Amino acid sequence: MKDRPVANTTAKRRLKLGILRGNIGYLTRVVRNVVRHSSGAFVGELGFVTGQITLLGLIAANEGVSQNDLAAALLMRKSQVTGLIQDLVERDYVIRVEMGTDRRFNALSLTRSGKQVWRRARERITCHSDSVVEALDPAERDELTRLLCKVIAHNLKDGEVDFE
Amino acid sequence: MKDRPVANTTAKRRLKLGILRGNIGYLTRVVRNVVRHSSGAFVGELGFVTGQITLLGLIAANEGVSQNDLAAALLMRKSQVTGLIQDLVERDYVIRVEMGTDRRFNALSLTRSGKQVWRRARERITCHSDSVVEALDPAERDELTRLLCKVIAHNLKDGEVDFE
DNA sequence: TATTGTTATACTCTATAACTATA
DNA sequence: TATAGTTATAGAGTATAACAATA
Repeated sequence: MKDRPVANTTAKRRLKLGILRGNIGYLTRVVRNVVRHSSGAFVGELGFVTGQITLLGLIAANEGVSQNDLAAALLMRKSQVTGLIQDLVERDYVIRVEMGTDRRFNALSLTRSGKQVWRRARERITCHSDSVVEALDPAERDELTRLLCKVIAHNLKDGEVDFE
Repeated sequence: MKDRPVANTTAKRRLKLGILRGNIGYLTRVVRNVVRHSSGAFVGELGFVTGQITLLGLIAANEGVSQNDLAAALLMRKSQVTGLIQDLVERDYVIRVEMGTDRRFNALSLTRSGKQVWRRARERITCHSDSVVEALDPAERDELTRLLCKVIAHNLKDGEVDFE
């Protein structure tokens, strides 16, 4: 039998959160699982892992960005970015252009196929995002975005990303 | 040299987020990395992985809870809970008591050591949570908690947890 | 037959560190 | 000597499925 996320029809206890209720570690853990859970299907359909879609979006918004800047913006390790980008390059969605000024950098940009696949992915993730926050009214959605960006900006601290 | 999360003093580009800015998948990914990043040290010190601390907290607030209920509340798989709890049992922080009414269930509770370690962990995670959201004023912190709980409650849907 | 929990396996994500090539 | 990116490896997180014991 399939091991679905437990519906738990028998016990149906209503768990108390106690001190965890206002805890950012707990809340982000659960909300992240909520997001992964509902996005798993379409992400796989597109042939990506979720990190790759994020990278496509950032490259689309910042043509010529370096891998290091992407890592800093996402709090990923540069080694992690290497692997994800490498796959995108092999599948002809991203190209690395050597920068004349400093040949250590790769300037990343989307290929024609990359732009196409990003358009499709963008529709999907926007639709998915809307569905996850559908319990919130427009003002609440904006406020959630604002608060999360504020928290992230404060913790990133180094100003690589225009979070504020 | 150590591969620290990139400070990136050279380029210091200010990345644009584009469509990702309001995207819940993107925001939760980054904020989750922010949290993991700042909690890694003290979680390891306590000798746990982060999931275990969450489980300790939920068991503390719900003595006699079943593994299935924990999995449902966290959107974890029951197989994942098995592994994490098993380790906590071996280290004498948690005990599984067979329930007379239905011997399939394990009723979980904290041992004396479990309660002690949870007290220490509780201080740490509360302090950590405060530091992560220190850019927010008290009203904003409450609002962030409220909005995240509302999103989670709506997506959990099955009412196992008292999120609302 | 259905459910709780276990076991096994694979894939994704993250962390660390040594390496290269450039500067 | 410092930085951008690569490679290798390990640990943590999650997904899937088959299984035993119990209901």
